[in-house]
Amino acid sequence: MKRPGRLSELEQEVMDVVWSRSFATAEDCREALAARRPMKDSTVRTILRRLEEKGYVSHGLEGRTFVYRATQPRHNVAARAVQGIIDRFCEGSVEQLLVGMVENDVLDRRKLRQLARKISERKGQKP
Amino acid sequence: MKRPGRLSELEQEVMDVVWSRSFATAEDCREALAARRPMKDSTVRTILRRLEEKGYVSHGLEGRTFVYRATQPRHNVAARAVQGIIDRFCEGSVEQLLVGMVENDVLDRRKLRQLARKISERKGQKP
DNA sequence: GCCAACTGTTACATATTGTAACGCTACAAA
DNA sequence: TTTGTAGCGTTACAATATGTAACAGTTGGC
Repeated sequence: MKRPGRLSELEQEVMDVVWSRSFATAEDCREALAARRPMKDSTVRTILRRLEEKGYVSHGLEGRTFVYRATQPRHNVAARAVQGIIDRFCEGSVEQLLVGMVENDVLDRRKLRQLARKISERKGQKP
Repeated sequence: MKRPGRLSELEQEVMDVVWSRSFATAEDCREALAARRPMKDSTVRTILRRLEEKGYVSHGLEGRTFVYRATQPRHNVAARAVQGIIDRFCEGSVEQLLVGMVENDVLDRRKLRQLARKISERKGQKP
């Protein structure tokens, strides 16, 4: 992983394909996006290569074909992105972020409590 | 606001100055960042102009001098950024995000419950 | 009238992103 | 074994975005 950089619009779309099926070839991605966004296969392969440089995917061989897999599940990436936001905008305070989310109707108080209960009850995944 | 685009590293730093003091001139920003990051005043003004194009600040006149103010408090920007993450990475589900945050130690279960209680009790700001 | 302080305009080097062509290699069909 | 072709490696290039700034124009104050 050279640069942990952000995902561009297009990179995001390709990642979505990879995530949505746990593994994918360049051709899989091309086909999946073909309707909304037609691309040559070399284009897709370039994107995948860049995603690999950024550490979002890695590849293995299936015969002679590159098979890409996400190195991190979506949620981890999301969580780290949020961590970045917390650091940059909220002086490192999760509380400030949650308050902001409530104030901006990203999340309402009731829902927040519900989820908090639900999540804290369903504990024990991590030994 | 032409492009709602993301903030670059430098733009972020300038925004931090504006946010930290509720209003600021180009010279204020230059001085505030001078130690870590020396810039010519025209550079800072360019950044501020771009921030205005992106809708993060607006300016008024104080005599002949531009005075910039953030159009949105930090928390709103943070909240909207998180909303973007939820849309892009979590299929629109806040729950998925929170779960991811817990699993990635961005937030622990106990803390989540505490904050949920705290925030939901302190209700009523919004009439 | 002239200076200092500001703004407006324009420029340009880098970096990132979007898009792709071309060439090479190895398996597969004929 | 020749050759088509699927699939990779390499390289290129235009469009944006970002970082950095010079220079010209305007005006309030001395």
